[in-house]
Amino acid sequence: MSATTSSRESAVRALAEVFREHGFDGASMALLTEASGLGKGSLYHFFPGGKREMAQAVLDDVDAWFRGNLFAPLQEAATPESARAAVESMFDAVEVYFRSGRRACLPGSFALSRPRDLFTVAINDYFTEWIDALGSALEVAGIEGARSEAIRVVADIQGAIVLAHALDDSETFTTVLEASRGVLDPRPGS
Amino acid sequence: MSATTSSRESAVRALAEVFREHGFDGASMALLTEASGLGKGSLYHFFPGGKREMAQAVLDDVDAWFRGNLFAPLQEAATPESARAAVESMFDAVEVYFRSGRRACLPGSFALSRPRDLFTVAINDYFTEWIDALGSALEVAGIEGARSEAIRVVADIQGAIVLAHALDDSETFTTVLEASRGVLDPRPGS
DNA sequence: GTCTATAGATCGATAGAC
DNA sequence: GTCTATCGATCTATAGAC
Repeated sequence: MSATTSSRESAVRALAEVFREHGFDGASMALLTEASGLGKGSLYHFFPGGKREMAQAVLDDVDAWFRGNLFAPLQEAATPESARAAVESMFDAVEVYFRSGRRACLPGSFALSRPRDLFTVAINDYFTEWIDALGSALEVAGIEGARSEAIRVVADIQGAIVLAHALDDSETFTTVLEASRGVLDPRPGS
Repeated sequence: MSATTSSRESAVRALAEVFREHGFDGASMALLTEASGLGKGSLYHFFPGGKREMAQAVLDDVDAWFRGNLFAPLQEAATPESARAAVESMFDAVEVYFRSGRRACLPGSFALSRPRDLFTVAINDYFTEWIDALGSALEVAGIEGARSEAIRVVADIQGAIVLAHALDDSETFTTVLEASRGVLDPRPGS
């Protein structure tokens, strides 16, 4: 790993927080240089495409992290027991990653307003992969209507983040996720 | 209703769509004048506080609409049967209002990024009222853990909007809401 | 009440020295 | 690679004619 790569990568993590906090339009170059500790010259050296390339790099980084830490374990589960364990681990990881709802989901945040049009593929891929991986695990775990349940769980998480921000209360986030974990419970009614 | 009031009110509805589509930071005065059909002079006449007052007026308008059309019926339901009917009606109204997820929720969208700090009270009130009203109806309907269930349903709706935008697919929205309607089903397992 | 013109600040992006 | 200086465009907001 060269010094260049390292510097770019550490910049990506700093830029991510700015985009998360302020959204794409609200993330000004002034904020981005401040957070990254780099001058404009350096930022444009790493991201010749400017702000848009920065956001794309951040989205790619987020997607790679989720793929490696959440989606892969869900996909690889081959037995009902390991699948259930993978789903439980996913909920735990989500609670930590999103800091009980106080941290926004970048693809989710971008999806809601116009920057969506600039990052359609990355946003779509992120959620498609998540739903596919979770649906696969729920299927292996023997849950009925696995795909629909997976969609609802991902929606729960996104909605819980919105509520936690709106109410400035992480307890709400945990409440929703607790209910969502019930997807693994047996359903005597069915 | 004076001509002034009418003009301001019709402006609010036009401005709302711009804020919904572009977010607070992305909603430039150029877009706002274009959408409202009013010059800057007129807009600043109606909203001396500028963009911020416009967004506040839009949020208040949204809140008033939800209060009258969704929250009030939920609160007023006094029997289990009418409470169930009110909840069903709420889901129907949500499907229409958010256009199966293709229309963003303004308080939800604002909640995610920094404009939240400018509209804390309006955003908080909107979701608090929704959760309280729905929780009350579910309570009357005899649902166990009514408040937690209400929180989850509101999160479902917000998450479904995020997913519908991200996947550019309103079917996903409907799938989530279908599952969410299950809150009214009896739970033999409990 | 509505408009045009414009102020003053900030925007994203570039140039070029080191 | 990193910086400063700066460009032209766009931003929010105001002034003032009508």
